[in-house]
This record gives sequence, structure tokens and C-alpha cells, in this order.
Amino acid sequence: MPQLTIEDIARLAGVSRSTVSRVLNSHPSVRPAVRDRVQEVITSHGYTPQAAARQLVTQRTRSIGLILPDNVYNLFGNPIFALMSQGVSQVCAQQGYTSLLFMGRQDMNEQDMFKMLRGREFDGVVLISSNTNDTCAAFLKESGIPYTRIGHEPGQDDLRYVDVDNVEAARIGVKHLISLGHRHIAMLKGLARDTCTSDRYQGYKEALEEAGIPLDPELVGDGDWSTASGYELTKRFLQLERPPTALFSSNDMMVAGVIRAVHEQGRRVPEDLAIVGFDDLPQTTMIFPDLTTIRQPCVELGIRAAEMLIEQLEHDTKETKPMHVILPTTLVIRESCGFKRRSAVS
Amino acid sequence: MPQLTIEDIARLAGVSRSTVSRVLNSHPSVRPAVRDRVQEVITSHGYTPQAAARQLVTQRTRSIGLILPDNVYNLFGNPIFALMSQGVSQVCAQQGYTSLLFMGRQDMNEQDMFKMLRGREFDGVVLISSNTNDTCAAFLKESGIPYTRIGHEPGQDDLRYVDVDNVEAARIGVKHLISLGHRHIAMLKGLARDTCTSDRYQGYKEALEEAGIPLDPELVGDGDWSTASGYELTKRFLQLERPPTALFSSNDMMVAGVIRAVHEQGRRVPEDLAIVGFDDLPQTTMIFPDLTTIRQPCVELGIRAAEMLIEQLEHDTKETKPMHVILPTTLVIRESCGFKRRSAVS
DNA sequence: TTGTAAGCGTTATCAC
DNA sequence: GTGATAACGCTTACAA
Repeated sequence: MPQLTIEDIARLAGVSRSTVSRVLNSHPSVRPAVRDRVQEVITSHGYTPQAAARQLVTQRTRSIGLILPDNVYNLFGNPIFALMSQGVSQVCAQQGYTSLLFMGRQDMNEQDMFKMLRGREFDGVVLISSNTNDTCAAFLKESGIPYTRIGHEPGQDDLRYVDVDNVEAARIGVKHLISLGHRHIAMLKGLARDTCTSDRYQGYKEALEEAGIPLDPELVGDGDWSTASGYELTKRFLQLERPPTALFSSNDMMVAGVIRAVHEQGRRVPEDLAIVGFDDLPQTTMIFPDLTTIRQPCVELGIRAAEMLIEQLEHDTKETKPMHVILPTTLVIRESCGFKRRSAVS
Repeated sequence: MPQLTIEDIARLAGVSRSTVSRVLNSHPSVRPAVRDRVQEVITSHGYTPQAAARQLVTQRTRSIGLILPDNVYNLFGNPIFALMSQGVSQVCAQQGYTSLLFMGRQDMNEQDMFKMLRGREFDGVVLISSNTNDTCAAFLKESGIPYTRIGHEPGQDDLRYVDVDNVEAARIGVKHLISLGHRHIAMLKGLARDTCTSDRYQGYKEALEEAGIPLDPELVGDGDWSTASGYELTKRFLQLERPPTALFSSNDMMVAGVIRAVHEQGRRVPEDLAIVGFDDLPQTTMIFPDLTTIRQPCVELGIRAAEMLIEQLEHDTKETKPMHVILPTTLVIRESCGFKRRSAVS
């Protein structure tokens, strides 16, 4: 088809293009009869205004970019991003925005992404990243493009972010293990670059300290959020002369690896190793046994982030006031920790 | 910042905006000295041309839309989509295109997505869908927007698609099980609406028939690709008075559920149940035991799809010639099938 | 309520 | 090799 323009529609409906434009934008001052006639022509010809032309004059796209962490593993491998994205897209859809996910943050020279951003292809951005030196976060901040972050960096606070209290959440998880009589508790850390990694580790240390349990460096493993790293580190833990009786994992993905390692050694969960995870992925109910874990409100993190961003876009007052939203976590007790140990071996 | 335009750059560099435009588009006929001077101004001011203005005149966006299946579970839950998307984005990046994933195919009224597409926000689309009555596929076909599909519908062939031979692939998987002495082989199907579901089932039937094994309807389970459905159906299989000794699953995700069900019954893989999966997800190496499965070249499916699409976009001859590319699969033999059974119980 | 006309920031077609 | 100038398809004062 030859692709009609607003001009064509105007002619076909016997009005000027301003009127068509008014109909398109549901401007109040159009006579109902005229409106209907124009609308009829529009729909019968399947006309849709060209986004570029509209954007050029309004300087808005009504679409927001979604940027995920940069390593392949994370991109789709971890369902928490799916959940967060879902929250974002849900709010966007409601508010008449479109959300588009940048693919290939790793393939593409990041510069290309920046070029798109500077080219104003998005009104704003939701950045999901806890990475303490995310080049993209730096770019966004410097370029002045409106954005909200899920996750944050400690020092140079982003203008607007949504997060959970990772220190507190982890502390509660580890305290749960301690309350069950465990004193030899391993910890699986995430990628060192992520803020939440150090925060969750901090929570672990605080819980131990409160209980008067000395920190044993041998029981702390540097993971990378992946199932594979959970597997490898647990294998190491189990070979220790005095293996841990419990384990706190910084995310649920790693737990899948932990379980495999435990089973391979012919041991059992929770009898030989009690486990507390982090995230509460819906899928983990499929991995035996049901996991006790810290629930993060992933979808809501996405929702709040999108709301904050859109609020900023609508009110476009130049100076954005900072906003930091911290959402609550919950300890979800299931089966992977068993019951209180009879004899708490020192 | 006030956001500079091409006009500003021209003035600052002491040239006309045509010259700046030429530099921007690396047009050959610009004196090197001039080019450098202009480039210098551009970079020092961090100028990037506005996409909308450029798109309006060129009628091209140099970005392609990526559309995934419509249910939440699939969106990120199944890593094969991550792999395919990776292939797509990789090619796009190389060829100077940006690939953007539509979020919220389910939240958003699908009409909104169509509006974007008709609004020419993308030069073309890669649709990942095997759904036999995907409304989006129908829309794309009818609207004349260039697109390539990963997966296809049997009757109304899409113009351009990439796929694997699902019938043959499944047949080989089931034959493997038969060759090991199994005759009581269960099958886990995917969602009924997907072409590959019926194709893989067809392969299963053919393999049985070739071996003279009658089809037992009790051994065929209607799954939905999810781990949960694999779990439920396997529980049912194991309660049969004569449970299967082997199982062919239409994807690897469901196998995770199968494994849990088997373990819950105190049985083992492969001794009590031999398993062949489909996809060969990288992650499954983390689920005990290592899975024998049919490998689908996911990344390459994405690559080929993107290449076909871009080829079409560059050559924009109005009539696109149909192209159907079928990529090979491989049976990857690992540990989940064990060895040949001594006594093949009829 | 409706139409006229002036842009929005680029690229492209001409001349020079 | 470079610079005017006319589009591109829409929105939006301003007039009528």
C-alpha cells in the first residue's frame, strides 16, 4: 500500500489536516459529526500517524527504554529480571507508554546504545543494575536523560532509585539459620561489583557477630550469581574437614547448583545442609526441596521504578528531585532448613 | 543542556548544515580538513543527530523489533529465547542496526504494539513464535511490514522463516531410546497451539511405528513447556500400573520437573527412567544428571533470521521472495539414558 | 469549531 | 567540494 498521510485522510474526509490531527489526539473541540466522519476514514483506511513526524514536533516518543545488566548470563538467565521487567511494562502500558528492552548490551558497542539514547529515541530509561561502576549509569547521569534505577550505587547516589534493604534482608536470613541452632554457616556471595553483594555479605557478618559467632573466611564463597558457581563453591565447602551445616546463598539461582553438589556427595537437604536463599523465584518450587528464602518484591520494584520515571516525565520540571524508595523483603520459611537442631555443635 | 541541532554545529564549525550532514553520514566528498574540523566540533559538544528528524526524511529507523511468544512464562523463563535473541542482536549490531525487544506483549493491548509497528518505529521485525494462530503473525503478514519468523505455521506459510525439522529431530531422539531397548516410552508434549508441538509428537509416533511399538495414549502427556507441567505429568506417569521406562520431553525445561517427580518417588534417572530432552540448554548441565537431549542451534536460528531480515531491508525491492531455512539438530548423548537394557520388557 | 501557516531537525537535490 | 533550498509528516499557535 502507498501509506497514507494525514493530508490524504484530510482530503478523504473533506476537512483540513488540523482537524484530523485533533481527532487523532482526541482534542475536545471537534464537532461530534466531524469527529465521527474523520474517525471512520481513519479506521477504514487503517491509517496510523508516523511516529517520527509526530516525535519531531512534540519532542516526545512516549516510549521508555529498559536496560538490563550486561552479562549474558543475567540477560534472561535469571527470572528476577523477567519479573522486574514485567512490573515496568505493566505500568507503562497503563500509562500509554511503550517499553522496549535494549538487546545486546554486550554485543553492541555500548556507544551505539548511548547514541540512541542521545538521539532521543526514548523519553526515559529504567536501568536495572546494582553494578557499582556501570558505565551506562554513568552515562545516563551525565547526559541528563531522565532515568530511574532498580538497584543503586552507594557513593554517588542516583537521583532516583528503587531497591530493597539488602543488609537487613540478609541479616534476617542468617539469623533464621542461627535460631535453628546452626553456628557453622557458609555464605555464597554474588558478583563483587554489585552493591547488593557487599550489602548481603554485610548482613551475614552482622548476624554472626550478634550471635557471637566468629567469621570463618573458609566458609565464604565468591560466586557470580550463576547456578554453576553455586555448584563449584558448594563442592569446595563439602570437602572441608569441618563442612558447614547451613548455607546462605545470595540468590536462588546459585541454590540449584548447591543442591546438585549436595546430592552428588550423597548428602541431603536439609538434614546435612540447611539452606536459605534470596529472591524467591517462582520456579524454585520445582527444585526439590521447597526453598526457604528471602523474598524480594521483584514485580513491585519494576512497578515503582516505572511510576517514578513516568511521574518525572509528565511533570517535566527541569530539576528532578531525588527519590529513593526502599521496599520490604520477607523471609519465606519452607522446607530447606528443617527444624531446630538438637545438639548445636559449637 | 540546550541540545544543539545540526544548525548550531554548522555555525560553530563555520560551514553549512549540508556539510555537517555529510560528515555525519560519512559522505566521501568533504575535504579532509573540513571533515576534521566539523568532527571536532561534533565530538567536543557531544552532539548526536535527533533520530526522529532523520527518520522522517529517510523513512528508515535502522532498528528492528523483536517479538517473543506471548505468555509470561516464556518471556524470559525459557533460555532458548535468550539464545535466539542473542543471535539476532549480534547480527544487528554488526550491521549497524539496533534490536529492541517489545515488552509486555501480554500486559499491553496488542493493538498498541500494532500501532507502533504501523507508525514505522521499526524497519522490520523478527518474530519468535511457533504459535499456529499468532495474531501478531497475522498482523505482520497483512500489514506488509518486513519480518522474518523463527518458527512457522504449517498451512499459511510465512514469507520468510527459519526453523528446525522438528519431526525428524524428535524421531531421532525417540529412536535413540528404542535402540537402548526401551519399548514403554512416555512423551511430554508442549503447548498444543505450537507447530513444533505437533511436529515433535509426529516424530515420536513415527519412531514408535517404525519399531512396531503400538502407541499408548496413556503415555502421552499434554504439557505447556513449563517445569511445573513436566512435574505433574510425570507424577501421573509414575502412578500408572505399568510406568514408562523412558521418557521423551519436548523441551528441557519440563525435564527439570520430571527429575523432581522421579526423585520424589525414590526412583532414579536413568535406572528407573531414561530421559531424552529437547533444546540442549546450557543451564541443564547443572541439573543432575547430565541430560541427553536434542540440540537446537538457537543462537544460529537468531543469526539467520536477522540476516534474512536485514537482507530484505537493504534490498528493498517491494516483492520479497519467500525463503525458508531449515537448520540441523543434533542428538547429544550424555548420561540421562544410561546403557542398553539387558532385558527389554515387551 | 475549523482552517492557514509556521515550524520541528534532518537529508537530498540542485546549483555553483 | 560546498551551500542554498525544498521536502519529510506531523502539531500547534493564530486567525477566521
